[in-house]
Amino acid sequence: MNLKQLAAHLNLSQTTVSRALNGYPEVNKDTRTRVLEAAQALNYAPNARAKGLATGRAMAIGHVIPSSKQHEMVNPVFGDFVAGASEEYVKAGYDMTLSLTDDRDEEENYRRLKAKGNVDGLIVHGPKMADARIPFLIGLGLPFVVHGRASDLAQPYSWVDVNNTRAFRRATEFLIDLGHQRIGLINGLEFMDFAHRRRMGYDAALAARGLAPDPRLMASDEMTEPYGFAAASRMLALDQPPSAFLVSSLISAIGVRRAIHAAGLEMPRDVSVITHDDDLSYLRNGPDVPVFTATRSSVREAGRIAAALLLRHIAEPGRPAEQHLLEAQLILGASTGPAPLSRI
Amino acid sequence: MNLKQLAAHLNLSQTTVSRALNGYPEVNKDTRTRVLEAAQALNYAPNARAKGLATGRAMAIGHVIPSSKQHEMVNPVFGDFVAGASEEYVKAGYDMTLSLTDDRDEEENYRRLKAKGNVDGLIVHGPKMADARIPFLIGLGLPFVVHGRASDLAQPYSWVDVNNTRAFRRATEFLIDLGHQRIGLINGLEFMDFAHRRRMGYDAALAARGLAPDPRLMASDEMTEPYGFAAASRMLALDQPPSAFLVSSLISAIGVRRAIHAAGLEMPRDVSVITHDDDLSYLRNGPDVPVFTATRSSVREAGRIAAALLLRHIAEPGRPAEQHLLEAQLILGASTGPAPLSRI
DNA sequence: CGACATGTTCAAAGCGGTTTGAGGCGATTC
DNA sequence: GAATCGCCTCAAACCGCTTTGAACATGTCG
Repeated sequence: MNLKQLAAHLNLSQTTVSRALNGYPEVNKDTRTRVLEAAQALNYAPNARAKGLATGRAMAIGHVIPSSKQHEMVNPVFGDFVAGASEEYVKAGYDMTLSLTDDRDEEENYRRLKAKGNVDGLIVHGPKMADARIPFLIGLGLPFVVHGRASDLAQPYSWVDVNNTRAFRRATEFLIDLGHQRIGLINGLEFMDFAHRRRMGYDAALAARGLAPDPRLMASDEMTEPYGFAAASRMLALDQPPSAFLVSSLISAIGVRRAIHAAGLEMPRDVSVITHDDDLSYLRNGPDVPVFTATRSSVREAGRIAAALLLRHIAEPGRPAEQHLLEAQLILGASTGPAPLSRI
Repeated sequence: MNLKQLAAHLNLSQTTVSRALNGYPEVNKDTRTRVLEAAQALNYAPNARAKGLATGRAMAIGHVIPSSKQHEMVNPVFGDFVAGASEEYVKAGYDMTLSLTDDRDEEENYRRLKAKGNVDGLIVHGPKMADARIPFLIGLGLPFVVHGRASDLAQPYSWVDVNNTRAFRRATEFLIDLGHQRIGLINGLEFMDFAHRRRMGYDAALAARGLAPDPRLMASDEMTEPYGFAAASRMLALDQPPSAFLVSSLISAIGVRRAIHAAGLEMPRDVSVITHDDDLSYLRNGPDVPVFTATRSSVREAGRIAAALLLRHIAEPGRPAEQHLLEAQLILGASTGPAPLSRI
């Protein structure tokens, strides 16, 4: 069923039917209802390609997810972010397209996305500290919003990010307040911007309290469970082991907990743990009392905000770039306590 | 840059340029290279909407993810599945579009997807035991492949699934062989087809070995960590607690492990655990020796297979429905051991 | 009663590609 | 030298929609 057939069926011109369906004023009220009913009954829906071609708008947003061959991990955060964004897209009648790109030919990829014309805007995931994609995209002229941000970039661009520095600074200070002096940092890959910022927060807190940073208490890698286990095990085996851990992901924190148990220790009696918690739907940090004390920020909410921001930019092309900084909550769970005297 | 401009730039007709780009034989070799080079240099890419309109093919596959408001969980398996599927799409030049649908107006949704014409085929996720979507989609005439399957459906349709029944039957038998008599099943929602089948496997193994099923040793819910913890804690508090658990997801298994520790027990000394393991990139079950003994089947691989199957069906419309049953491997990890005499 | 709004409908021209059927051109054949 | 044959290239139609500019009733006013 296409417009032509629908029009013929109604003994109307395509013009009139199109106008009736799209809410233009110059259509008789009765005609409009007649058209709408027929469209419903014959379940007609305009062909998106034809509509896009005619209007010049794709009514679709692209999500670009980096997934290199080396560490071909799909960010576990991704599902929830997309779910949040999708809520906004559905409201606005937009579709969502996904492209996983190898970071080798990424520029080429963006250029194609634009040339092919099947998206009106992009959400960029997983920004690195100095991310060449961003200046490139600014030059490309396709509206985009970054989930996260890149450091040291002169030009303004739109992003939605968590205040990672502050979150980790607060968490570190909280541990210091509890009497912990040796605090292990089990971070993500530090060329990723979020991990870099968390590291800065951790460093700043130590410095502010006059504690010397110890490289042996810092790890950085892809945030898996085995990584959390391995890094924490290594640190716990040191001469002066940490009495607390600050972890960048709930999944790694689970590995840290495993390491603590494997070392014959108890959490939080012997070792405290604070983790970042993206509030993922399938990885709830305890239903009522959180298992882990955590810096929490909903990634689903971030998805909603980023999508709304992008849609606004598409609707008002002149609009200047906008930033949205979310503050993580420091929520108290069952994984932190005073530093044990024996281990200070 | 569009075809017209490119053709003008080259002093050729649109036809010739189009043919040159699409590899038709009736183009002079020199002309073709000239065209290809110019396209590259001016980075021309055909507009996907126009191309789609002209050819009648969208060159895109839709993934439909159910996400009801009640249990608005995004399946954690999703990211990896999509990554696998994407590998195939990229090879074949297809795009991927995502739609999260509330299961209320799902049929309406599929109908629109077809009418709008922006996908050539669908991947259906998360089938329930009796899933009305499948007969509906067969009627709709849009090629589709189900990730998983639905029970009790007369008509043939294409699916890719793990042999859940056999996997859980084998796992249960393995536990029985180790001397376990009381085995707790911590399953997903049993109206989901995969969970139903796992339950059948568990039941069959008990029956075959003459063990009476005990409803108190069976739980079924959304597979989160806290659920694993709560269900296992409850079972461990019984008069006759289980000496082993069979768990439907690695995430829930982590909760089960926590419950075991919280009860002052050791895994596997006091309690054994086998879990299903989707081999997710961010949730590796140990780097070398697996932490958990598991029924393992790569969901990323399933994504690849499902995508390839769907593309084949699109390429050859007459092709009969095809099924692909993956066998899960039973991999031995550090979470299983003989049943302790004290607890039999 | 003609002029003029007003409200409603229409035919036709794009949007950017693909594809059909026809035409131009140099080489080969009679 | 004319006819024929390939090989390339072209103009034009078409895909399904939006949108412009014009046409057509109908009613209103001077």
